[in-house]
Amino acid sequence: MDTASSTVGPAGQQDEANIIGIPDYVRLAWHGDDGRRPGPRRSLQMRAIAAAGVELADEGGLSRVSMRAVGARLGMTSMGLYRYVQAKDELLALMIDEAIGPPDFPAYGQASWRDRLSAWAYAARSRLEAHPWVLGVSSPDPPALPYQIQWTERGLEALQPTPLAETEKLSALLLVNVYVRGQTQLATGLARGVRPGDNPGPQYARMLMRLTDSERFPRLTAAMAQRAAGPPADFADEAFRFGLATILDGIACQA
Amino acid sequence: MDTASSTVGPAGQQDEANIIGIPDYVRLAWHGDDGRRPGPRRSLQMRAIAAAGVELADEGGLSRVSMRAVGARLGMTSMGLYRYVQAKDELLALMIDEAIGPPDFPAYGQASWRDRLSAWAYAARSRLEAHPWVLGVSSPDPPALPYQIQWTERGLEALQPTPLAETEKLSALLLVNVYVRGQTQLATGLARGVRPGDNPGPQYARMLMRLTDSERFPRLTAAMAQRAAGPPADFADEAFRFGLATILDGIACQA
DNA sequence: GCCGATCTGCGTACAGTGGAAACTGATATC
DNA sequence: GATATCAGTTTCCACTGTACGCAGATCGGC
Repeated sequence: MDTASSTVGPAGQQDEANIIGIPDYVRLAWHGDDGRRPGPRRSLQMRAIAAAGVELADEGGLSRVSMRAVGARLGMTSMGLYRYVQAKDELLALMIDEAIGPPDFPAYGQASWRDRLSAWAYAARSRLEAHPWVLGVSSPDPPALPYQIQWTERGLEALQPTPLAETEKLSALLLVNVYVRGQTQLATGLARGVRPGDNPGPQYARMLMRLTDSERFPRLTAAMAQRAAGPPADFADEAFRFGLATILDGIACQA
Repeated sequence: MDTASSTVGPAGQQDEANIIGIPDYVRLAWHGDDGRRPGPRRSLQMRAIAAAGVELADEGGLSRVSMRAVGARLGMTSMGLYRYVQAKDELLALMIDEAIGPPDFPAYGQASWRDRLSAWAYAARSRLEAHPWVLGVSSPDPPALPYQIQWTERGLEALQPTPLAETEKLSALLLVNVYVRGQTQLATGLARGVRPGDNPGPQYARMLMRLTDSERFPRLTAAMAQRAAGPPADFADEAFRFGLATILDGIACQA
């Protein structure tokens, strides 16, 4: 499996870019088809493909996203899509980017880097909650699509007042990012199979207490007992705040 | 889709446990089949099923894991597995638990909670690196299988010297856990398509610099420039250490 | 204004998938 | 021993991702 181009996209126009290994679908997503070349024009934009997939996933979950279904939404057969994308993985990557969308939360203004990064994290979480299936896709490549990069830029901007080195800012941002993803995934996982509005935390805790034995798992049972007691407010939100505060404090220590 | 039992497992022996919503495959994984009831005995242990799947995934990736293939390894047809598992998702969950395995790194002794948690994180990372496909699976349920619970217990044990509340210890551990997963996923993603032993960081950085324009993405280009300069040592390891230190410092602040 | 190269999207085809339904035979309780 | 119950098989189906070849559109060069 070579990540370099094979059949997709204008193969020879910018040889150098391709040698380095920019996948074709990534270049198409960024620059579109700047095609001065023989053959018919492309009839679709990458965004439209991604949007069609996102619609399907939003309606009926990831399992409804098939090449045929996406193609049909765009007036195409499944095989037509393979002129834009080398495999379904790449379609899913495009869908992730489209679902995340641009980072259009308010500008930071004069806020501290803590408040900035906090705003970034909450905005990211709300995007993930709006499209939970995103958490079930594992991208074939490291993030390189336009919106993802815009989010990264926005996150680095939040860390600007910080004396961290640039690579450290990246690491810190990655940390916030994976935390948001992980916490959201756990929260949505817990919430499945529970009456909406009901608190899933204690239920999960009770289940674990029934499975485990308090001699082999003393600390876990202690933790679960405390949690099964049932916090009054929304536990997920509180846990999210705690973890985020922890990360921010940690970043403050590095500065 | 009800998470409660339907056709799998001994339906009526412990009604109460089932009502709460312990999935059958989870109960089977913990307690095995304590079945005094009519009908033939089960011929397989959950561990054996999971191990067969793990072998397949280790050999040829997740795509080689099909119900038929796993069944064949066990001398069964695909449908036989459905007596143990309600859907392929559950098989994958079992495989994750089996791949992670028990937390068999050395006991903590008198180490500080920082060193303990650090050991926990590195051990977890090495497990994920040994079975990278685990990162491509999203579990259908929150973690509830034996090894995962053992890891959780071990992590809570690491945080014992800490004055955190029990739920806070859980949150802190979740934080470390999602970080390890996220960082490892990024590292293995970066390493794909690169000569083994080669440093993938600068390559990725160069690709992003070619895609982005330094006016729209000033901080990103700054970060990438610094990163493309090419750190001497293994960048992934250094980034892992930095992020982990950040988390630990943050936890220290909560205490 | 034409030619030949080159590309797009379509139709067809295929091996393989997860899973439903009905079945056979073994096994426990009564 | 009778009988209800369960394990695993067989058969089947709708559907998946995608390889291959084709018809027609569209360009640079003459």
